[in-house]
Amino acid sequence: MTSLKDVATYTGLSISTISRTISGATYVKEETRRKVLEAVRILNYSPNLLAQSLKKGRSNTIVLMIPSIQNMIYPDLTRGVEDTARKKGFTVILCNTDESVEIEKTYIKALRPRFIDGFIIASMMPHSTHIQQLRQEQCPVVLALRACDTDIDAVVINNRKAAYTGTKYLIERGHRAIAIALGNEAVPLYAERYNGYQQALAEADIAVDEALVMRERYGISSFYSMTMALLERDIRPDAFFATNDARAIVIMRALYDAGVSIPTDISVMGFDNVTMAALVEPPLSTIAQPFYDIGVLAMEKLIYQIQYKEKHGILDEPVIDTVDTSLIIRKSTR
Amino acid sequence: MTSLKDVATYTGLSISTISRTISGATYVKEETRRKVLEAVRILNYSPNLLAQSLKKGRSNTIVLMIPSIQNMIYPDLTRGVEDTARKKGFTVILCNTDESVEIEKTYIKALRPRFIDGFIIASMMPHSTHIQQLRQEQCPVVLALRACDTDIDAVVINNRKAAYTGTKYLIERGHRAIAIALGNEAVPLYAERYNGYQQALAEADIAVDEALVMRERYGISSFYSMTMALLERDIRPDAFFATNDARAIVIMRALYDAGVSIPTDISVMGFDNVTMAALVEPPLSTIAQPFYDIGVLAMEKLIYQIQYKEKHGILDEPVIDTVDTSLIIRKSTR
DNA sequence: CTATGCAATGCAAAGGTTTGCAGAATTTGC
DNA sequence: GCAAATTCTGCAAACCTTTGCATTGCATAG
Repeated sequence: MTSLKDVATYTGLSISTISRTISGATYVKEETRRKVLEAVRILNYSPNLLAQSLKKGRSNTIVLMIPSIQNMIYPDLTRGVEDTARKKGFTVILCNTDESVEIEKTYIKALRPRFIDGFIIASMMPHSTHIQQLRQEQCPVVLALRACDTDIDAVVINNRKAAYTGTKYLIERGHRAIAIALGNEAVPLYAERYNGYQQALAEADIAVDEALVMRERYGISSFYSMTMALLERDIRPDAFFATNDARAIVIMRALYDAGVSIPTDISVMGFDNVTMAALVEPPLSTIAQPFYDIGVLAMEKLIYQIQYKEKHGILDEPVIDTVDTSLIIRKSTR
Repeated sequence: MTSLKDVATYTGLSISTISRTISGATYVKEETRRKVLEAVRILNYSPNLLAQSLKKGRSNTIVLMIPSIQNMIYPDLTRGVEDTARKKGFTVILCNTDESVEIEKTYIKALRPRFIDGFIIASMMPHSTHIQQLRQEQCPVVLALRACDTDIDAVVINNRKAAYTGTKYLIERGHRAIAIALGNEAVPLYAERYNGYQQALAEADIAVDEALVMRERYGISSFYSMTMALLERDIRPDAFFATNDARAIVIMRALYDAGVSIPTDISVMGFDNVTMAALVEPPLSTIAQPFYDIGVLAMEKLIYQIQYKEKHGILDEPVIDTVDTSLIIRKSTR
């Protein structure tokens, strides 16, 4: 690895002149500039980013924290973040928290001393004081998808409204006994989706039947047995509203195995619109979230805060952006 | 951010003593040690990893390069790499190359000056001289899944053999007109799988029918129309062997839409065994690759080389490891 | 009581960069 | 032709560590 010093020796100039020529921030004689650039090319010099970061106090590196890379929604989000980051000269470190607040804390502790410029956190759980603290210490943070706090920048969707729209659609199509497949209710977005579901039922004067509320226990496959159990009842549900596509697909699997025809006998609606939703049989009706765009927006907001802080020493007021979802009707609903 | 200097001032000791106490590499009076540790706790000191890396010439950071985070096989590989890395105190930077050699080069160029300790590359294309060069410059590199070079450490499967086994199974079950869905043939692993397919046919005295060879053009959805086209022919294929599960699922989608029953009319076999394979209807027979384990092994090999290089100054001889695949029969094959 | 050895600590250089200050060289204004 | 302004370049400190070498203090041995 050649250093500034090597270029200085080679050209007979001083280290400072080389540095300044490269950064281009100040006066340099045209002849000198040419000589330096030529030497840089010949010696194949590139600045040591570690030393640069150390000196400047920033690293042009940000961290994206997601709960699970296996969940098919995060790849799209990641791409949005990454593409935007690359365009602006930032490097992204991706961290999987595995839904564990502990791992999240560990990562943050391990990464802070590297002069990380900011965090995009898509894994936030409620009462995460370590994240609020991060922000209070004036570290740029943007939440994505999950926002449990109004004091932090965020990019989210209106989960209540989206679930309300989906449930309402099912009701309009004549369904009355609509089962709902919930995720971990400690994650507020599932509570909100449940809320929207309840609101739609209430408006149609349908009482919420607790028996139709499926709660995830030991992982996603638990919905298989819960679906089977519901089919055993005297009065079967006539529709399933799943709070994500993966759950919808497991439910469809169970319905298939039970010999139920979709959507003739029972309708199924998902949430997220992952790629696979269009490919399963029958293609899944669902609620689309613009994950890629959410990633782009989150990264742009983060860069804004990083630059704002650089200029003013403190972060700007947080803004929470809500992006639109859309109902996509395919063939799993009648 | 508190630094060693702050701790030194606070305790009245010198910077060196603090550093040594923390690293624990040398004699320190018990009383001093207690005082230092106490101060570290109070001031909430943690070492600046940037400065540490700069000094030591290594960063405990490695790069994992994958062609597409949207391809469902990489999340598992990533988890394997990450889990192992975290255990050993390494940080992973994940890079998407989008199948573009140019992006790959850009990333490598941008990351080298950060004292990256090594690379795991799952995105290698043939004739990638920049990767060979990386290795020649004594930078630890491990290839995963795709190895186009015997001079570099790698973790791979025997693609020819796996495809041979899968095709042979289809033949044994009475299929004769077996279509194959190939990926980009510039990627050697697809050529190898094609090879295995041909070998199995040859052994059964079945001539390869060029019309049954489907080649990906403008993306995975091209298999939809190709499947439809094959069904129009006088003699329909009686089985489809897809070189990955995603392609198999698209083919199943097309067969469904054409009213073909799987596996009664036509069998479908995939490759990879992604999570979704068990969930589609009918559950997909496929060839399983142990992605997680491949990730673990790749990371372990990389760490070995990093440590070997630290000790001996150069890399150890490359070793190519081949891990086993297994044929998983579900319900998409009769 | 001095010589020897070792435990404990500090000094200062090094790693590669950026940047304030100051000096040198050049140009401009009168 | 001289002062002043402007352009150009270098020195050295700073960012935070680690570490070889030097120094101190103390105990043990002779």
